[in-house]
This record gives sequence, structure tokens and C-alpha cells, in this order.
Amino acid sequence: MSLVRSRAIAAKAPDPTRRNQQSRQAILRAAFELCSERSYEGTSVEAIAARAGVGKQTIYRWWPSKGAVVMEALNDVVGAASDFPDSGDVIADLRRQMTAVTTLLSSPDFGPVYTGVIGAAQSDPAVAEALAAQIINPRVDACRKRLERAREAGEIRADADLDAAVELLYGPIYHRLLLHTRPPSAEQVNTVLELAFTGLGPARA
Amino acid sequence: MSLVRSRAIAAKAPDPTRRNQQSRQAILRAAFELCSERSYEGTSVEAIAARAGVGKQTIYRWWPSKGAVVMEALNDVVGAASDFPDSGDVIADLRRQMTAVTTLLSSPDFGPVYTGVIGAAQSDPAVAEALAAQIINPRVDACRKRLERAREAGEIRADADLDAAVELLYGPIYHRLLLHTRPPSAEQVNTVLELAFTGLGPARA
Amino acid sequence: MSLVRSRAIAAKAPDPTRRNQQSRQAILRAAFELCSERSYEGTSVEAIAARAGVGKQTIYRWWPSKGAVVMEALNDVVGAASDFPDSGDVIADLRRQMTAVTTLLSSPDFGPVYTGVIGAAQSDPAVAEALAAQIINPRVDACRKRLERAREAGEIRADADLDAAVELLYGPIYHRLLLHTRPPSAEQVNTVLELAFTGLGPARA
Amino acid sequence: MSLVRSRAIAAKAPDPTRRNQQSRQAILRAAFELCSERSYEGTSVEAIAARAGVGKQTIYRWWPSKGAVVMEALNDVVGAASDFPDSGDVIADLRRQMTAVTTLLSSPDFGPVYTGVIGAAQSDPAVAEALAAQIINPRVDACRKRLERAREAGEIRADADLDAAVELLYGPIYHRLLLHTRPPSAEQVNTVLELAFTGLGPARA
DNA sequence: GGGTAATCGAGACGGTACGTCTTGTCTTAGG
DNA sequence: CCTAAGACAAGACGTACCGTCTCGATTACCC
Repeated sequence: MSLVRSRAIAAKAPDPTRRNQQSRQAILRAAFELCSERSYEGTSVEAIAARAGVGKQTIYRWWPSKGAVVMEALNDVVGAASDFPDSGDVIADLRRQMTAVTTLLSSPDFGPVYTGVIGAAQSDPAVAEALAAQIINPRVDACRKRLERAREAGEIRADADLDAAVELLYGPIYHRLLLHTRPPSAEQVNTVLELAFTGLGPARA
Repeated sequence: MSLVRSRAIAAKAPDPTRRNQQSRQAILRAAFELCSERSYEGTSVEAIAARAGVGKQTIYRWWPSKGAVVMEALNDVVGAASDFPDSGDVIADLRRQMTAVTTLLSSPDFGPVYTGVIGAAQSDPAVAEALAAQIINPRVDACRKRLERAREAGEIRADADLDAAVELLYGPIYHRLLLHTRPPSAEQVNTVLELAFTGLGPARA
Repeated sequence: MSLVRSRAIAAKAPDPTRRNQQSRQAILRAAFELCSERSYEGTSVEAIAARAGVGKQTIYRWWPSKGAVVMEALNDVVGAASDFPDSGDVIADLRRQMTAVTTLLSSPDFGPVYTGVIGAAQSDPAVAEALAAQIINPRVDACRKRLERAREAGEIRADADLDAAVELLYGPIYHRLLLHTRPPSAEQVNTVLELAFTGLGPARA
Repeated sequence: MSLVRSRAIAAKAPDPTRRNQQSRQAILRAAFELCSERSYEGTSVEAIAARAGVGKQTIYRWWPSKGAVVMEALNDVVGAASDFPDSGDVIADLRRQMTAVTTLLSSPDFGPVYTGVIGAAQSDPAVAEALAAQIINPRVDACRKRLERAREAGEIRADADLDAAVELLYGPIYHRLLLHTRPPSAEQVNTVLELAFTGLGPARA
């Protein structure tokens, strides 16, 4: 899985065996650094090439756009989607994972780069596709698998739509993150879990 | 509230009483049209000025950036946040309102412009602030007020955090919309309402 | 003559009796000051209006262009073309007058403004015409009149073309001034007078 | 001499071996054409770039200003300063050369472009320097060399300052050209030569 | 182990848009 | 009606990047 993971967006043609791995690393590193220092929008392909000590053509040979480069750089930073922990207590496991996410998103190094890429995805379908395929879906899948085990264990209603459940849990975090109403936080995670598992409705029976 | 709503971002200095309202309308109209025809990213200030028959300076005099113009145009299109309907059945009212939202977001005229502005908000703090203040918060407030009445009527648990509840309901829609996993839909609204009100946990008692 | 002298370029229409003389003076003064401080090119109508505490319209109402304003300001500074002195020695009189000219042209306050206006005259026929009519021709005339008296006194050949003679005397100064090969100087005046009166040819008979 | 002639003003930095000569020629050609059709002032860098089918940056990469471009274009048109003819009769040679100059300056294609550049030189020191170094000085030198031979041949006084003599001969032409009193002409050349060689003073001895 | 083909750094190129500046006209209030 | 103030349409300025292109100069594979 992880072998193909980080190349879907980069399908451009030339012989990958001749690729200079030092240049590739320098480019990804420069891209992430520049996005952290300035911002996603404030980072140009020219600047990435200059910082990496690389010709612009070397970037355009292997990636279709700035978004694709930063996408891949981001993916290198966060690493592969690991499976969810399974302690037997689904709420504790979700709390752990979701809290880690809000912490990462609040990091000044990572958060703005990530939201920058999501911003770029709104106007660049290739970035949007790569974002969903490489970053979001693997993590949604890992979460849904954990929820499936919880459902089998009776911790979750038997009739729950688990894809929708993942969106119900993470949606509020992205709502805050992307609409800039207030920052996501560990405290929010607790509230969301409580509401989502107990339900908004009045106590039943 | 709605008196000040649509000018927060435009604070730039010159005497507003001398402003040419025809130019203002032509600019907002041109901005929205161009964003609909091409895309947010594909629309330039130059093009807006040309389409509106206006000098570029007239745009830069009154707005700090393209994002601010489109923001205001969008706000004109969607109109003020109306109060939620109150039929006495909170779930029916939410379904009506949330379905209208997903329909609007799925419209090819409106959806891409809206996501474009949200994308711009990720790199432009002024746009982000205007988005929250002018578009999101008024609607969040309206929804929370309806939920408050529902809580008083016993349709919602007495201890529920209603701001979080709004995020719980709308977050899943924005999750799909902005992460481009799958489009928001009326069907999603039903699923979300069912899950959010009943809760993920197993039937109690 | 000198009553109408300085208005030829300004023929624009409105009733001159209603003209505010304080504004006129402030404009001319501001124009000359700004040209001295920055340069002719670096001075804009906006800046002149601002410095003079005057609306731009007040400038455009009375003058057709920046060149016309500076032209008139310059004319105020140098004053009317005075008659040449007549000591009975034409060469001494010319030396006095021409040396005064090179001194004025070398002044950092005046020289650059003057060459700036001559530069503007190369692209603006109205300025060119005003320059010739208001600045150059009156002085050429005064000089020619002095040469006429010298011719009558036998100091100058009876068959000399005196208009050409004036150009012969002042041309070398403007050659240096406008082609920027080397600055005009008092020393140049001596050389020019010597050459022009004695002639380049070998001593006759 | 003529090898280095046409690059003095263009010292801007980039590697000249990589320069696209087709673009260079297209730019110079477009610049001269536009200046002829409209005027020097009425010609913009944008228009030159558009007419030449070239990006603006390509102009700014190799020239510091519009003046520098037109300067070089002009220099290409007039060609290198040729040596003066030497028929043994210095007055005949000067008449030939100076008449050619007044003819060129009276040409509607060339004259206004040339005066436009001289106008620009009054506000742009770089253009002024290039004008002197590339256009004026080579021709002054060629003329002075011819006068030196004439002095050796006894056609000119042994004690004449020949640099001043060149200014004496050409100054009157530029006086008319740049102060716009009346146009330079072949007839003027005759008058100037007669006056300059014979002298203004009464017949000697 | 030499030939050849692709990648590499570098950077010029034709373009587009930026945000600023100035021009000359038009509009508004005040005297 | 003239004035100061300044908004307006127009459009050029010089800069920044875009994505493509052309250069030698290394590579690295194949014969």
C-alpha cells in the first residue's frame, strides 16, 4: 500500500528509475519549509526550486503543480495512516486519536500548511483528488474499521452508518478549522464524543 | 446586527458618502458572474474591473483584495441570515434548512464560488475573518437560537452544548464539501439528523 | 507686449476676471519648487495641487498641461527679457550676457528645471510653442537688436545674417547643455566669442 | 570602436550569450516603428512588447528603460559614425555632412524620434549618458579629426580650439531643432559655414 | 570503457496579473 | 460660479510567477 501511496498525483511520464532522489528530497523539504515560514499562497515554485538548489524543470517534470508538491511533502511529514489503537474502549481510542489530530492541526508548523493545501484543493481538482485519496480516505477507512469492531462489540448501535459516523466525529473539527470560527481543541473532542455517542435527543425511556 | 453586517472587511479609509453605488453594484455583479463562469481562482481583479466597466483603482479603493470583493458579492447573493422556521418540530425544521443548504451548495452557480472563497480564506486572514463574521456566524447563531427553543421544549437534552451541536450538524456537510470525498446531499442530512439526535451509542436502558 | 506675453499657452476659455490670483501664485510657486526639489519628470500635477493647497481642477481650468504650468512658472522666475546692455563694445556686452546665461544654466535650482521643460517641449507642441514664443524669441530678439547696433557701428560685417549670428553664439551653449557632453561655462563663452568673431579660417591677407 | 559601441547602456547583468537575437531585433524594430507612428512619449514599453510579440520582462531584462531601448534602436538605424569624407576642401566636406544631418533631422520618420530621445535625456541621466557616448561623441570626434587635417593643411587657423569649433558648427542646428524656433535646413548650413569660417567681425586688414 | 540518452542546474522566454501611480474628467459641498 | 476635495475610468508602470523552452554538464546505462 504505502509503496504506491505517494505517487498517484504525480503521473507525468518520465522514467522513474533515473530520478534523482536527492533532488526529490530537497524539493519536498524546501516546499514544506517555505510553506511553514511564509504560507502556502506565499510559496512559489520558483522559490521552492531556488531553496532546493534545483532547476524549475525538475519540479515540473515530476509534479503537475505546486499543490501536488506540497501535498506530497505533507504526506511525507504525517506519514502513512496508521491503524487506530484498539484498547477495547472505542470512546477512549477515538479520544486519543482525535486529540492527536487537533494537536497537530493547532501546531503552527503544520496547521497552516495543511489548511493551505485544503484551500488549494478548492480550485485545483487534481489537488482535491489527491487530498481525498492520499490523506483523508486512508484515515477515514482506519477510523471506520475501528468503529466496525466497536459495533461488533456492541459499543455502537447495530444500524449505524459508519461512514456517516466518521463524518459526524471529524466534521465538527474541520468546521472550526476551515471556517475559522474558533480553533479545534482537545476540549472540543470531549464535547463531540459526548454529544455524538449520547445523542442530542432527550434521555430515552 | 444586519445593519453592520456587510461592511466589516471593507474598512479602507475613504469617505463612504462619496461612493458611487452604481460602480459598487457593477463590481459585485461582475465578480459573481465571473466566478460562476470560470472559477474563483480563474477570476482576476483586472477581469472584474473590465467586466464592470470600472477602473482597477476603484476596486482597490474600497476592498483590500479579490477575496473581499467576492465575499461581499456572495453575501449579497445569499442575503441576510434569516431566522430558522419554527414549526414546533425541531428535527423537521433542521431538515428543511439543512436540505436547503446542501441544495445551494450543490448548485453549479453557487457551490464552486462558495468553496473558492473558503479556499481563499485559508491564505487570507481578512477573508477568513469576513467569512466567519458575515456568513457563518450569523447562520450559526440563528440555528443555535432554534436549538435553544427546542431545548426549552424538551426536544433536546437539557445539558447539551448548543454551539457544539450546530457544529455537529453542519460539520459533516462541510467535511464532504471541502475535503471532496463525496458531495453533500439531502440524503446525508437525514442520516446526520438521525445519528446526531439518537446518538451512536447502543439503545439505552 | 509683456502684458500678454505670459498667457499665450493658457488659452482655455473661462472668464479670467474671476480668476483667483492667490491660487495662481501658489500653483506657480509650488510647480517651480517641486521641479527644483525632485525633477521636472518627477513632478506631477497632483503633487503641485497638493503643495499649492488647490484642487486639481483649478490647474486644469487654467493650463492645458503640466508643461504649461512649469513654463509659466519658469517665465516668472527669469522675468521679462531685458534689453541687452550697450556699452559700445559688443563683445564685452555679449560676454556679460552670455556668461550670465551659463551661470544661470549651471545653477542647480534653475538648470534642471529649464532642461526639463525643453525636454517636455520635444513631445508637447504646445510647450514647444510657448517655449519659443515666451522664453527664446524675446531673448533672441533682444540680442539681435544689440547686434544690429554693432553692425551699424562697424563692429560686425555689414552682410552678416544676424538671426544666424545669434544661433551661432548661443547654439554651442545649448549643444553642451542638451546633449550632455560637458557643462556650459564662462570659459566656453570666451572661446565661442573669439571663434565666432575672428572666424575659423586662416588670417586673411 | 564600433564593436563595443551599442551596449554601454544595457549593462544590467544576465548572461549575454543566452540572449535571443530574434527578440532583440523585434524589440528594436517595434520600438522604432512605434516612435515613428505615434511619438516617443506616446510609445509605452507595453506597446513595444506587444508589437514585438515579446514579454515585458524580456525588455526589462536587457534595458533599464524605454529611453535605453529607443536609444539603441536609433543607433541601429543611423549606423556607426562613419569618418568624414576628405576631398581636400574642408568647407565642401562639412557642407556635405551637415546637409545630410539637416536632411535626416527633417525626415518625419527620424527627426521626431531623435528629438524625443534627446527630450528623455533631459530627465534620465542614463539616457543622457548613452546619448553622448553612443551618438554624439563618436560624430563629434569624426568631425574634429577632419578639422585637424584641415588645420594641418592651413584651411583653419593654427590656434583654433577644434572641439569648440565642432560645437560652433553644429550648435546652431540643434538650437533650431530643440528650441523649435524654426527647422534646421540646408540653407542654414550654408549660412553657418560662411559665418563660422569668415567670422562675424569686420573684414580684417 | 566509450557512446548515447535522459536528467540535472540554470535561466531566458512569451505571457498574465499584480497592486500602484498618474492623467484628465466629473461630482459634491461650501462660500 | 469658483473653489478644495477627491472619486472616477483609463491605462502604463515595473515586478513576480507561471509553465515551456533551450542550453551545456553530469550521470548512468548499454553495448
